[in-house]
Amino acid sequence: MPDTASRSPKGEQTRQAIVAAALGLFRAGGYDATTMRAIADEAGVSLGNAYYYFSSKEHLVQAFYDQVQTEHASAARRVLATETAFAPRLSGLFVAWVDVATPYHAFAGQFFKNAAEPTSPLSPFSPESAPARDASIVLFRTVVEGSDLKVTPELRSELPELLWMLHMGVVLFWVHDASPDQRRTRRLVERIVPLVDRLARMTRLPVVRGIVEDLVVLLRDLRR
Amino acid sequence: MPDTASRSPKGEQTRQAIVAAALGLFRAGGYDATTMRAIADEAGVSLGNAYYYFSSKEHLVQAFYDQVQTEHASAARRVLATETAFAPRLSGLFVAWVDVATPYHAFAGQFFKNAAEPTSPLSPFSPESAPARDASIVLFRTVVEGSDLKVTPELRSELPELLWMLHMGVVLFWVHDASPDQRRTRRLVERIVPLVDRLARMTRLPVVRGIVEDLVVLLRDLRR
DNA sequence: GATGGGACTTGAACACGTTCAACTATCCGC
DNA sequence: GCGGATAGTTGAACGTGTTCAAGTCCCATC
Repeated sequence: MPDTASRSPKGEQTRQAIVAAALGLFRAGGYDATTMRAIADEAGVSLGNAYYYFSSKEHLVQAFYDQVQTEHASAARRVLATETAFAPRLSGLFVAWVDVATPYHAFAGQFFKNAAEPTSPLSPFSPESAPARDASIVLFRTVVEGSDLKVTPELRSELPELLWMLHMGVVLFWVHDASPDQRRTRRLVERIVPLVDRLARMTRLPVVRGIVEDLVVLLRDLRR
Repeated sequence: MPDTASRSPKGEQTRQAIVAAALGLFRAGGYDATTMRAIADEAGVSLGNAYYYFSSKEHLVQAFYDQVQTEHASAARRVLATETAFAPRLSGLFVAWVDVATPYHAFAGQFFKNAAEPTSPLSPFSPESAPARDASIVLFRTVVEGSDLKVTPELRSELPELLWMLHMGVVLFWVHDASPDQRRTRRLVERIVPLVDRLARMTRLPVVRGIVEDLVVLLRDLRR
């Protein structure tokens, strides 16, 4: 079952037809209302054949994930190439994600529950999501390392993952955000970034530094 | 269809039999593996009858919610009656929740997705959950107000909701925690509470105070 | 004690995601 | 070109959550 590997020419063609059919139907009618039979029909393959390429309906959503991640990465590169200060770099990353994801907001809410299940491959914490997760964390590492931000070395190494967690929080907020064009999410981003910026710069102050060190130790301890 | 209302004697008896059967089977075999047919059999009613009382399998989960919340509230009252310092009060609340929820960990993750869906009434952010949410926030308010903690007035009024959000974070961690007896969650709690304690007391320092005020303003702005 | 209506109960039927044994196409070594 | 393995393909069948038309029971009203 070649789920993400083994790209022989013939199969790849069918695979992409299924992905195209699925994304089209998802976007048109939502996740739940789109049946695997409809996807197979639309792609011109049999039901069983769709399962040969994607071992579940959820696995089809991984294609959507990859697409958003890829688009975000390229949009992020444009921002990171021009900005040098920490705050605009971070803000740029957040805003770029919202821009990329906005067209899918309605559809995202419907299958978000599947991503929230700990055992689901769609969970951002799952092993299957590790590549996308790591790629995302790399973006935040670039935000930190390419900027003028001065923090302690220990925090500097943990900051990318912390920022990714904040990003997950923004995503959670976005999914629940029913305001037009997700304006509340945009407002959250534009106002939380300066806070993070100030907070990060504050971590070198003697009074704050101790607590940050403890936090870093806790993070490292929980990770193993 | 008397889902949560209309408690005439006859129906209530059947209703409780179904809840008891469901919780027992959920706990024994997990959420997904427990079929509605098995629940109906165990309760001694027909399949259709189970649906007369609970319009979906998800709605049966509300019974679990109510039970955990009730148990947590009473366990919390015991802790809050004996402790006066902020840190042990907060820690007590967190630990009490983990204690209450631990027996259900295996299958809690399986239906956690229901709570994560933005449109679901089971979401902790939904209007339907407002009573349970408010009841929980009240517990955290009691933690703050019954303690020796000194913070600025603005933060003091927002702190209960902030602590509730932290609690949601702990719950999220717990759901994803596969370690035996959820030891990692317990370690997280026991080590993050002192950090929160120090952080809260630090908010009166001039350098930190400004950022806290901005955070409070942001919270209030996003809420409306 | 009939009767009407609401509360309650039933199991067959439906649509869905998923599985699987069987089948066909393709390609590689000889 | 032959044989066999690997890749690709099929649709019927299964178990599930859910719906529904058709009942049965209860009891207030007359």
